[in-house]
Amino acid sequence: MPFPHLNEPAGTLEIIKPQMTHAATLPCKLEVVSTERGSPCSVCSAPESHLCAKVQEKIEEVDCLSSPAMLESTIQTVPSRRSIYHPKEWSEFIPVICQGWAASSITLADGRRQILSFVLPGDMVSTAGFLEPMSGHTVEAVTEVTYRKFKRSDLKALLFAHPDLLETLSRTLVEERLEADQLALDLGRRPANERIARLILKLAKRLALRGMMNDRTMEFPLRQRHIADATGLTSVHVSKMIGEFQRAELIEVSDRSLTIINETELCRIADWR
Amino acid sequence: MPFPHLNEPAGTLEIIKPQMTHAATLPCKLEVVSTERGSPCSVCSAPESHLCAKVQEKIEEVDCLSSPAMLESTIQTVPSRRSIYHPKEWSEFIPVICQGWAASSITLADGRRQILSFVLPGDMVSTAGFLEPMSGHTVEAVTEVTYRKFKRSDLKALLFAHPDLLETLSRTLVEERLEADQLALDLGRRPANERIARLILKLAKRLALRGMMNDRTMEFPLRQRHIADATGLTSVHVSKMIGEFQRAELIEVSDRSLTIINETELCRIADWR
DNA sequence: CGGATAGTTGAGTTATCTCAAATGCAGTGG
DNA sequence: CCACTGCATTTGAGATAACTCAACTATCCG
Repeated sequence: MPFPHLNEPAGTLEIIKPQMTHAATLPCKLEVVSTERGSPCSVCSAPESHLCAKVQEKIEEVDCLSSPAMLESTIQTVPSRRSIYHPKEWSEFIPVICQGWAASSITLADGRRQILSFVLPGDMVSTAGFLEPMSGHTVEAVTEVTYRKFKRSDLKALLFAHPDLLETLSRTLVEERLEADQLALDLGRRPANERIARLILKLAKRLALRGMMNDRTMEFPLRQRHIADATGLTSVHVSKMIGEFQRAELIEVSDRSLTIINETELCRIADWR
Repeated sequence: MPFPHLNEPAGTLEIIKPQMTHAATLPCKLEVVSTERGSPCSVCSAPESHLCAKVQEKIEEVDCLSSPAMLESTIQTVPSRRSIYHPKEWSEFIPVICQGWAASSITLADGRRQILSFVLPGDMVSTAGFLEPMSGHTVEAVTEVTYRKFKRSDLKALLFAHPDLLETLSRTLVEERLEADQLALDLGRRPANERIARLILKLAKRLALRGMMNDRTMEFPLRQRHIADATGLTSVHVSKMIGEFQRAELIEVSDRSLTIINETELCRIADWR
């Protein structure tokens, strides 16, 4: 039992039921991290092309027009290592990450675990779980995570009422599918150093999109076991590889942040593009 | 250049432009393999829940009503090892497999290759390629393959005109996404024998759905290099594993067909369910 | 302070790979 | 019909990437 306090009763969590009004007044009880990209949710810094943003737009639109109570949402904050979306749990909610990092994974009975993707601010937790709850997948907070829960039934209603949203959903699904295919390629056909280098570069790229890169430096809250579970390796081996990368002055890791020092060489190792 | 005659001019291929009328008279110039499941395409034996079947229904419906020339399709047959859907090719067509097996894969510049899925009769070649052509993926015939090409633009029009189809597409995408996730788990976290056993069981299950299992026996056209590329192993190692499976009397392979002898044990090895 | 969680490092093991050789089969061209 | 070439499969020997185990240290948290 590695995590004895999973799924603690909601009583210990901070819950708000925002009354839907307008972007500027969205009741996020949190500091604004970044609004520069014009993202409709004042909390998160997702690119506006995201499904998240589109849904948000639509919510506002619908809200302004007619059905003010249509989409309730709840904001929660959970500490790191807590599960957000648990397998057995029959979940009627769809979480969207506002702040922090999470990891979506499958765990087998014997403890083997594969992280399928990291979920960053603005990402919907498992687009694939939109229509039906996804059994077998777990989403776990890597850092402290603030997220927003929408009722699945509400979202579905919204979705089917607006075919263009359904199209956006399809596009997102396709995108994620292509990502999943790349992951399979990485796991099936690439050696350890390549996998790790690619993971780092992919994260850097995604963070850059969100304005979360500081030149070559990013917040890097992943533990080595996260990297291991994402790359299909053991954490011991990850440690050795990261050590090598640092000794070769490709990257520098310290104090939960990672700097890419020699991008060219890192890309070469990663067989990037 | 392993396949010097890829993308042969269409002149050498058998092309039909069926005038859309009714299921019974669908102009498939091919023997009927199986119609018992009521599948609308008289050629293939896909379960009727498939997107393929739904689209087909809709085509007929639409056709009966108004726009007879709306969806043209072309039937082609290619020999084994020929590519159906080539990466660089700007493909405006969506193929649907009528007969035979194909493999959808990604190939890297240095020749490493990962097969993402096998495409069986009734499967649309890459649902994910519905909206936009998928660059980077190749679909290659394993056996001789007969397929039907729809114009992407036509299909898209049909899709957006019928939101229920869009929903079916979404569901198919989700399903395939879950498959892709399982593949990542297999490749990242399971040993060779487990991967191979799972591949065999998965294929058996899919074939059974199509009525293509003969008790415990199935046609098995895969070469060991297909299995290797699908499981992230080398064909040498696959050979050894399959050899072990046979010596342990779990399966029997001969003459392009495979029989599951000890299903219980095979499931145990595969960590099935 | 004690107890969990992380990270590092070394030694030895093993699953899988690479290379190579031998065989069989299918297709091709002469 | 036969030689020939290319592909698939099997098998063995040896190499190696990644794993397991274990010990040690550092860090964080109550």
